[in-house]
Amino acid sequence: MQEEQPDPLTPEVVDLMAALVGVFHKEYEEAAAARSLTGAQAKVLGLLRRGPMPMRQIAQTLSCEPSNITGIVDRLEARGLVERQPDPDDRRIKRVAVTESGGTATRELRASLNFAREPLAALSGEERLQLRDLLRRMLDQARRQE
Amino acid sequence: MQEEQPDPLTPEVVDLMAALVGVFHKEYEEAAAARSLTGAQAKVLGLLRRGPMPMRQIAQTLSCEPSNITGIVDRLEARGLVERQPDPDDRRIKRVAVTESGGTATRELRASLNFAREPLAALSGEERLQLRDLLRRMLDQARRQE
DNA sequence: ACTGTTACTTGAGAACGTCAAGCATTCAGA
DNA sequence: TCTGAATGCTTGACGTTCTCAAGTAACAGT
Repeated sequence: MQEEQPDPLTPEVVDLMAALVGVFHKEYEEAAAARSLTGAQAKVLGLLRRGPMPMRQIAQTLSCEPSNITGIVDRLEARGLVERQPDPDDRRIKRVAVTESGGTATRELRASLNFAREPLAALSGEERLQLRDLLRRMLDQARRQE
Repeated sequence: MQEEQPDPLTPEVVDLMAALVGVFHKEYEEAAAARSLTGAQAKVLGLLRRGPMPMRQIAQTLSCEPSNITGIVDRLEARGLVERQPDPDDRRIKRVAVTESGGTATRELRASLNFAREPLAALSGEERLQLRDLLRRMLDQARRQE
């Protein structure tokens, strides 16, 4: 499908990315656990930051089965962090919206992700700009690939 | 613990990292599933690439309970991808080692991670070098933080 | 030998994830 | 308009991952 890449740099960068992904993932999980949330619950909560969202769309965004989302939203709803709203235009659809307390939980969780601060603190403003551009281009490429 | 950061770039970079982590994670999971492995199983298998490893150390590396590893290794062993070897110096310890077929599975899985190729393809050699250095410094910082 | 620590396993219980089946609603074509 | 297909969500069954508490075996120091 693609040609050989004799570039010795690529595997090295991939390993670095993998390591960084590991760090990021672990921090995320810990920040969620500190609020008695699981990673999956935190992920859903984070998705609703910009506004309510149908279950179907949540499942699509997280690439999982809709039936999976049912359970996660059940548990979030049981804790009053989220609520299911009817869609005015289509009664099949249930829009999931964060409640007041769900909103503050989300913001706190987001603020507590010190992944932001620590590793990035090692870079200057100029370098952060470089990094942002490189990551953007990689992400664009990844998305173009499907 | 640290000062405020009015830098608007940091949250942006964090979001990009989060997105990239998502892509990476999804690819990893799919590559594993293509070989009827779960993500956790693939992770353990990957750890054994450099040689046998005691259960305890696997648990430590993955930051989880040892009892969790028992089950994962059970399933890998049932499929003949891994085996438990006695430690000659300490009979409490069981060293987990990949079998022949486990080794090829690991290598295939690693080779199939096209995360390596696609997103990085968008960058020139020069830029890859930049990216490597930036990631290295971030990772150093993250590790220093524990 | 006694004590305590370490390495692993077992069992209970929760969450996550898939799949198949089912219900209600909407949509499209005859 | 009526009928049949498609859509959105839920339910139930099942397997995996995870944690915690308890238990067994082996080591290490006194």
